Amino acid sequence: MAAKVTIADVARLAGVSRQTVSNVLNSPEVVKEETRQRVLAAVETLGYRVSAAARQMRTGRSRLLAVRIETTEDGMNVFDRWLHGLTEAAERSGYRVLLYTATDDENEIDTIDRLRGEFEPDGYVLTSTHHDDPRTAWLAERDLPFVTFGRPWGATDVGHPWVDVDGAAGTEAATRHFLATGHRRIGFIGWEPGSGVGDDRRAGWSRALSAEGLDTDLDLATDGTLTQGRAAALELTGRGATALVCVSDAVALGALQVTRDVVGFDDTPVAAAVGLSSLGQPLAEVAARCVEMLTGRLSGRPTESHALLSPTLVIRKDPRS
Amino acid sequence: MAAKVTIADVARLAGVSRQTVSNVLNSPEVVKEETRQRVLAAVETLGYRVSAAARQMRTGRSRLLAVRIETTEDGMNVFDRWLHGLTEAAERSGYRVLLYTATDDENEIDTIDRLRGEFEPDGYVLTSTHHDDPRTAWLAERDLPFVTFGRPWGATDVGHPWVDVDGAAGTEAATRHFLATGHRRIGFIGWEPGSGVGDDRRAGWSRALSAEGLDTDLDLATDGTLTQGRAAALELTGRGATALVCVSDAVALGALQVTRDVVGFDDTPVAAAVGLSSLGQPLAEVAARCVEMLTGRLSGRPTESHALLSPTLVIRKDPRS
DNA sequence: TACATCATTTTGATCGTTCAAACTCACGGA
DNA sequence: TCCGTGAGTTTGAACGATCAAAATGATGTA
Repeated sequence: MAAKVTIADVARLAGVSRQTVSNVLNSPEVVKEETRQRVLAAVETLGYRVSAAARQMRTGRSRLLAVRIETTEDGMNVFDRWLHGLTEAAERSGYRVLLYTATDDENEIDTIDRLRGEFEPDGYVLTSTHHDDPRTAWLAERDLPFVTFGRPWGATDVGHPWVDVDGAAGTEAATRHFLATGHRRIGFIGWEPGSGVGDDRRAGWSRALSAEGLDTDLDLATDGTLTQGRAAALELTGRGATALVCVSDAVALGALQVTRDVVGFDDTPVAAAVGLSSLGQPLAEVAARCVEMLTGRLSGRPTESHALLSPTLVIRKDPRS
Repeated sequence: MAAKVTIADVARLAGVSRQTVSNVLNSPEVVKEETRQRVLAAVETLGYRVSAAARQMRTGRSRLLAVRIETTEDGMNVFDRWLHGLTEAAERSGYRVLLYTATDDENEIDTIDRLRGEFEPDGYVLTSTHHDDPRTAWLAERDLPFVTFGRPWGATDVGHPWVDVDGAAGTEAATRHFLATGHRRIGFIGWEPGSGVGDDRRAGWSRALSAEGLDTDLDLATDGTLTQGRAAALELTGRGATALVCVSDAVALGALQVTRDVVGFDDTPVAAAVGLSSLGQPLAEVAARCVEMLTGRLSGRPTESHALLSPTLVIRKDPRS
């Protein structure tokens, strides 16, 4: 039923050669206007669509961007919203998103290597960059086009394009918000030192306090769970804290059981649901910039080397009041 | 650098013809064992990977499954976990997942039509089936292989394979749980009648009460928001309800502000975080069955026509106690 | 010895597109 | 008249794989 419509069918109907049809679609400027119209009409009539496989065979370009779909331990993350934005942005640029899974960095590299031979994605988008990330170096060595959501942490910068959200600016804004509303003893509930993201978020809180000449002693590290978040909040309030800035919504949720003056990070659905104030990441824009940088590089367009976007502080009131 | 390794390179190194290499990879049983070993060694040495585009050109099969990535209004859904499971299951069967976005049914049909001409996915996985769903009929008319996560609701059944979770069985189990712990006035907070999923979940609650000869008058419809969930809970408890079965975690979260004896649906991260009891869907298994049915049909293997899986009741205690 | 049989391997064609080069033809200048 | 120029179009080849059919060669049988 309905055999595949090829470029030859269009050419026949329009009374031109295959190449002219190809030109109408790829380099319209070299074709006479009248011919162009005739070909486009034929394309429309037959419902012709260029075969991605055949095009890829000839040009070597797949119009595919590969992205790893992350596993979410506690589900309180923002990956899905970002992925949706990425898919949309990719579509606007004529690309499609191809998913893959991986268990760790090495496994991801293996998968990318396999993907590279089979589907030949034009580009890769990595997420969750971290210290000593082996993936960026591997990709850079092979000259594979990629962009990361997450800046290069530590000494592993290979000069690749990246997009990230300014965590420090966010926690600094949150801390200033508390300062402005009269708080003086503001604590921070973070992760164990060593994670780029966590240290960055701590830095913003610390910076805001130091600027006011205040002490930064109300600082606790946790494993990121709600339970430890609550415990940390209990201890910090015990030590005099009246407000808490948190590294994530998960720990903030725990802290919320201790005091209302808490700000989380990521503005996850959980935060919205329970009325937790939080720092929201501009995920759609992050995704759009990722695609822009990647496709820009793919088409030889000059692009910025990176983008650092600001989170937005969302203040919520207790829904029970 | 590192020009593409083709089947011809492998053939040359192994001292055989292209076709023999192809046979080793696709029909190993026709090749002599000794030759097979030699070819496999050459494949290994050169790091050969079959080109998906070239294979597709010849065979017409892309090894791609297309899936729409949903937008999440309140973010309290399970799509991302299901998608991860789907990607994993697809990989195990030698398929990759290609994403696309759509704004509504018609737009999705357009996109599928475009995709069909360009990337020629071997199959489609639809989610969120509903009454008068135009998508299934459209796909069935064109004989495109697909499976849905969600049964055919209403009269639009075109006899396609589907996988779904037995919502009624879930709410029935939740209701029985409350009955077993002594409750007699158990309410239901649902959605407006008309949605297949919502009506199904209401039916399970109703069935459990009727089996005990109890009245099913404690039944309210909402728009699905936390706010209306809370309002409904207030009214139902006012009318004597001591326990509430809810159509979703979102409304359950609202109800939780009124009473502890609440069960939600979907077991979202929010539920886990706030200690809300809920009905969890076996998403990984749903995803695996979707892939199994679809790839089974694609390879001519006989497959079941559908699968109805049971949710699991997760009872949680108040984390604050 | 001649021939049919079978297992194994090879050859040639093909999928649909685009690249590179060649062709056509109207036009203008010498 | 002849030729160069350039806009517009066409032709042939190639991308890398697999299908279908043909070739090869060892084995058994009449």
